Amino acid sequence: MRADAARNRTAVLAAADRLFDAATDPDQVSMDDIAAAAGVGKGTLFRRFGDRMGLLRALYAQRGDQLRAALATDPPQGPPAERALHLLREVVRFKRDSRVLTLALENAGDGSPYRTGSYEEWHVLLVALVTEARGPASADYLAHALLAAVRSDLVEHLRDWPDERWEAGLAALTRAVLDG
Amino acid sequence: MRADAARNRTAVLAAADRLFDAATDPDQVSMDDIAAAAGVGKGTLFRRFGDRMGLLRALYAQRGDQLRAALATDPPQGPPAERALHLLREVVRFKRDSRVLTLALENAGDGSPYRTGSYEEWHVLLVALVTEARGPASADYLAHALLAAVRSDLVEHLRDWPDERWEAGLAALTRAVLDG
DNA sequence: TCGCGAAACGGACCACCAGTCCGCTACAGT
DNA sequence: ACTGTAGCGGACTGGTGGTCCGTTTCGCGA
Repeated sequence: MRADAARNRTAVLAAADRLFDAATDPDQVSMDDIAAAAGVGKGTLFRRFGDRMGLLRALYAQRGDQLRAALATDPPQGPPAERALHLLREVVRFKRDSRVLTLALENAGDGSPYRTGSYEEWHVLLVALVTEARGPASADYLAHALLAAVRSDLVEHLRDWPDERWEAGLAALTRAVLDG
Repeated sequence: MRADAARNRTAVLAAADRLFDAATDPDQVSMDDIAAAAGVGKGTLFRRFGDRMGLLRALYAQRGDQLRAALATDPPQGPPAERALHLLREVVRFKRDSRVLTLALENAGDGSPYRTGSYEEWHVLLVALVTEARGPASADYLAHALLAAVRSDLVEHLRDWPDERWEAGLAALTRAVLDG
C-alpha cells in the first residue's frame, strides 16, 4: 500500500471514530462529514472501504481488537457459566463504550449483527460453553439467545441501568441457561 | 373522519401490506411506491401517518391484532413456563409470517423494537410470568432477554430452521429461565 | 337543493445522502 | 530526472423521506 494511501486510511478511521463518539445517533454522521473531517475527498473513502458498511466494519474490527485483548488478558477460568458470564459482561461494557458505532453496525438494515465476524466468533465460543454445561441439545439456539440478550439496542434501551442491575440480570440469565 | 379520508386510509394500508408482503427487503418499498399503489398522492400518506414509521406502526398494529386474537382464543393455561413458551411460539410464528414488515419496524434505526407498543405489552406479561415462576429478582431483564431471543432479525437469520428446531430451542430457553 | 367553509388532496418541490466518475496529482521504481 | 500508474478529490447522479400550497371535494346548515 502506498504511503499516502496508508496515511489517509488512518486519518479516515480516526476521524470517523471521533465523529461517531461525538454523535448521539448513527445517521447524524454522513460519509461527507467523515471525508471532510479527515481532510480527504469522498472518493477516497469509497475507494478504500467500498461502502458505508465497509467503513463501519473496519472501525468495528479496530475497536473489537481492544475487546478481544481485554478478554484474552483477563483470565477466563472456572465453570462454564462463569466464563460465559464474563464474556457477556465484557460485551455489554464494550457496547456501552462504543454506543453509536455498535448501534450503526447492528441496525444497518440487512442481517447486520450476524455479519460482523465477531458475532460468529462469540457464538462458537458460547455454543462450546453451553454444550460443556448442559449438553449439545439446542446449544446453538441458546447461544444465539444469550447474544441477543446483549444486543446493542437493548443495551441502549436500558442505558440508565446501573452496573449492578446489569450484573444481576446477566448473572441470572447465564446461570439459568447454563446451570439449569 | 371524512369519508374520503377513511377510504384512502384503508387503501393505503392495504397497498402497503401487499407491497411489504411481496418485497424481500424492507427498503425496497418506498413511500412513493405505496402512494402510487394505493392510487393516492404522497401528501395524503404523510398527512395521515406523519412519517414512514407512523405508517409502519399502523400496519403493525393492524396485524398485531390478529396475533393478539390468536393468543386470546387459544387458552393460555398451565404453569408459567408453558404459558411463556406459548407466547414466544406465537410471536415467532407471527414474525415469520410478517417477515418484511417486522424487519422494517424493528430495524428503523432509533430504539425501534422497544417503541412498538406491543413490546411493552408482552414485556409486562412476561415479567409477571417470570415473577410467578422464580420471584421478582431480575425478572425485568429476563423478560427482555426472552423477547430478544425472538427478535425479527434473529428469526430471519435462522429462517431455514424447521419448526421442530425452533420449538426445541424456545422450550429449552423458556424452561431454563422459568423453571431453573 | 344549494352554498360555502373547512378538511383533505396530490404532485411538484426541497434537502440530503450513498455511491460513481474521470481529469488531475504525486508517489515510487528505474 | 522520467514516467507509468495507483491514488486522489469533488462535482455529479439517482433516489429518498418529507414539505408546501393551489385545487378539489365533502358534508352541514339553510
